[in-house]
Amino acid sequence: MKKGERRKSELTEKMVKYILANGIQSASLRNLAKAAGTSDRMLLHYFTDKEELLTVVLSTISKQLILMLDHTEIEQKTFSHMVRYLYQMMKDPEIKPYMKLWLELIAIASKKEDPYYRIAREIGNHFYGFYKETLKVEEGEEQEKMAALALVMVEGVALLESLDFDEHILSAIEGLEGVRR
Amino acid sequence: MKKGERRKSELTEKMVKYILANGIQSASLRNLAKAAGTSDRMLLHYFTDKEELLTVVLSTISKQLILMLDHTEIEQKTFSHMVRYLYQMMKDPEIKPYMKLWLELIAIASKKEDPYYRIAREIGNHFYGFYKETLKVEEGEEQEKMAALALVMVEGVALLESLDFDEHILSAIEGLEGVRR
DNA sequence: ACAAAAGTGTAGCGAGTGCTACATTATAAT
DNA sequence: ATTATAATGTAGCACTCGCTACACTTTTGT
Repeated sequence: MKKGERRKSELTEKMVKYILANGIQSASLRNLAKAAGTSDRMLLHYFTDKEELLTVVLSTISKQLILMLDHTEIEQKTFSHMVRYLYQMMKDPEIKPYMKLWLELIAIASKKEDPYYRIAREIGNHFYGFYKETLKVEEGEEQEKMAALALVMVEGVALLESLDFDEHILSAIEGLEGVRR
Repeated sequence: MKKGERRKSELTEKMVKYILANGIQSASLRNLAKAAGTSDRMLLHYFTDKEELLTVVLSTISKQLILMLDHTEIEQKTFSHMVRYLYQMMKDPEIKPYMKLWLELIAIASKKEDPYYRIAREIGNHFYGFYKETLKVEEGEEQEKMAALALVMVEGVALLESLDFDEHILSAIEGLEGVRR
């Protein structure tokens, strides 16, 4: 890797941390530059404009999140175990910033503007793929449908967790288990 | 009602429409003023500052959404009928702006700052209350738990619908019905 | 009728935004 | 060693933001 590219990814790495901690909203060039220990002038030297910069940074974050999922070497889980497990996982202080950013990305992406829309769908599809691989289906269940159901449930859990609706989440999981008894 | 208050709610009404159409993100005082047919100067005459203005406007929108829910004079629905029904409902062009705004509000509220956090929780609680009243439980189901489950599912559906994941949503609903057969 | 209060226009401040022009220095390629 | 390329600093532009100061008119209350 050339020296310039190395510097570029150094900067990217620090900006990733800043955006995870502070959100896209407060990611001005000057804020990002301060966090990366450089100047806005230099950011625009390495990136053509802010859009390309955010594309790179958000893609990096998305890759990290996907890697974390793939490296979650958990044994196959049944449906409700999976929901419980991911609910606990998203309360982890290391994971939480990713979930907050995920929600922010959804809100922005709902205007269908790239790169946000594209990246959000990419992440969503990886979530689905993860469920399809990791879900242990029981008799009478179909893999794809249960994976889709897990996707819906976990997204709902993530949304409600951000509003501290933990009691409702737990109650919902119990309701789910009651139904499939 | 005094004349001033009447004018204030006229302005509020127009700003409600603007924010439903364009989101909180682009709701600057100047944009809002233009949409309401007045000047930013006058907005700050009727409202003490932008925060109070947004509190009033967002509360109004929240009340509208809640009223729409309450006036949905539907017969009691079983769980999966409810999910299907609300999924169709949120594709209605009249409802969709509310859902987009709901997602935007969630993203902002996740920083726990008032008035956003407070309003978002208020709306969430009304959703839950709606399910608790409208869900027809079947034997072996508990009202509260099924309402919570509906809450989680519908929020998940709303999130994924904004990313156009309609196939996964439908597949999830089928999976759900398969499970409770 | 007169005073108090509410309504409205114009103009601008100070801060933040993405981005650029102009300059200089450091590094790399030949 | 010379030249081309990359890296960095300083300054600032044109714009938007929330908000305010000052002035003036209109309405309202007594």
